[in-house]
Amino acid sequence: MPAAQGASLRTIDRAATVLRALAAGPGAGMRLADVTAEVGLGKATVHRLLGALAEVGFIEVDPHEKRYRLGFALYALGRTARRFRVVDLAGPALERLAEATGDTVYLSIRDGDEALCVDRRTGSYPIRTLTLDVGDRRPLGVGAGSLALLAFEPPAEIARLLASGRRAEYPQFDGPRLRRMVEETRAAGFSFNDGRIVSAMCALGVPVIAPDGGVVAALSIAAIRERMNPARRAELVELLRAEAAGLSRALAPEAGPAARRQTG
Amino acid sequence: MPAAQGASLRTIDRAATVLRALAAGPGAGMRLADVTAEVGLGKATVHRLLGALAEVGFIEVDPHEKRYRLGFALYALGRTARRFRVVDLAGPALERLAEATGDTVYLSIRDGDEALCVDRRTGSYPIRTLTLDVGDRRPLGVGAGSLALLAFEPPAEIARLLASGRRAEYPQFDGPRLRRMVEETRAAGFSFNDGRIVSAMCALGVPVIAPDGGVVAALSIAAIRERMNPARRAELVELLRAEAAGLSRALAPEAGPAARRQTG
DNA sequence: ATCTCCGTTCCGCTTGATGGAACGATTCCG
DNA sequence: CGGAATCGTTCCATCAAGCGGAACGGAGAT
Repeated sequence: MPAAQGASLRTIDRAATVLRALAAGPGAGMRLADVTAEVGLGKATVHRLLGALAEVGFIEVDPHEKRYRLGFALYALGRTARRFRVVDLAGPALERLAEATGDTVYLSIRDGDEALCVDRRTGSYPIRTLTLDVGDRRPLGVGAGSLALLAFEPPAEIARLLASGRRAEYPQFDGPRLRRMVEETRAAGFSFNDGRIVSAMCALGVPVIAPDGGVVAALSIAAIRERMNPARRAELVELLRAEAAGLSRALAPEAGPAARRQTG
Repeated sequence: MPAAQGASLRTIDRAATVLRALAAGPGAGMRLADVTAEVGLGKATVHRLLGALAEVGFIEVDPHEKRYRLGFALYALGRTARRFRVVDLAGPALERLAEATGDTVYLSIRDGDEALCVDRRTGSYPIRTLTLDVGDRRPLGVGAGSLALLAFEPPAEIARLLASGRRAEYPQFDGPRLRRMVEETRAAGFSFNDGRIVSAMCALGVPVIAPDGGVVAALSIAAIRERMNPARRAELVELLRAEAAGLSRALAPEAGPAARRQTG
């Protein structure tokens, strides 16, 4: 047995599998038999899981048609993770960038000491560069988006991250080299990754700065080297910058729902 | 032991409790000890739960500071429940209504054979009418928002719902009476609940109609009877209608993120 | 009207989850 | 700077919680 590789609590692992299956299924919901087939567990087990998940509101049951869908409690929980709010705001910007450039654009945010890819759009150019999937992580500094997230942090934070970063899997990003890349990025105002992760593939990244000066996200764009000559690079940087600026503005009314700050 | 009243799978019940605790806690995350204190379980148990939840991406661990926060997988899961998208769109409208009227405004959607309250804002008037909490359910037809959701369904659907509806807890909404209320609502274009659930409390509701003609949500507003004389009622209905129309328009670009429909 | 498939319930078995305790790691404070 | 208190992590024997095969009842299909 090759060590079944799941969460250390089997019930949670299975529950997550069921939820993912429901998320991937049609919006109208899935029948018990559909879910059972999808997750490969006994129907009694799946029935019990669905029942328990419904009791906590993570899924909802249509009692008329026997259909299960993701529930409001799950939606409400996810919404409270405010730091991901930029994902909702950035959707149209990614759309426009992919449309305008034909290449692949990414949205990343910082999560702990890593960069997390939270959204992606592909343009129409037939050679696609899909280095990152949504949900993938990289150490801060590794990759254009990740480097943009790192480089515009306060200097003290950068120093700490360069010292403590775990980049063992990426020997091409040793301390001194990464430090130089950070400085180049700060000077230029954007990051540039010249085939250092996947050769023949280049990427550019710009930070999205919150009204308070903090870095909340990075927009980046990847393409094969032929599509990254200096002239086009300049164009792409301009496009990225414009959208990043628009996002900064959209983030300004941080009051958002439910938070009402009086002059206190 | 008085039958602890939780989900039929204890692990799922506990996991949900942990997630809710994290959602209620500060955005910066919680330490293990905080979570332990909050949920009232042994720290070994909580540690194991947090670890398993992190393995499926529902929470994230800051390895530097030992802090746990809700994770991207949870956010992404919640987002796939598209039918709740109206909640995000409607936030500003609720805000404006609460501000303009001083009363309490609700957003409800239909979920199965029930109405589900998905958002609420309170105005500045000192007597607050908090009949519904976010997440509460009512049978379709019971309450102003719920009645607005029911009344603008297709006639066949209304007939089925009136026949099959479980309203045993609300004897004041028997079949014939509810049918008459539905007809009044259709004729007027808005629903009016005159203290039928909580006496001395009135409420008005209007539907939010999607571009395809379907009812996606209801906006409603509740106040004590003194604030619901006919003149003010007319004003409130106008305000509700205007916001509902705005929402309908905002729903139109249903393309949204990730869905790109070419001319086929 | 008969057949088939689906959802639900039951129950004995066993495995997976439990939590007290002990151990390191940190932080706090004097 | 050193000692104490707190916190996070690991271990393991115990036991009950979850498992799933099987049987049942109902809804749809032919």
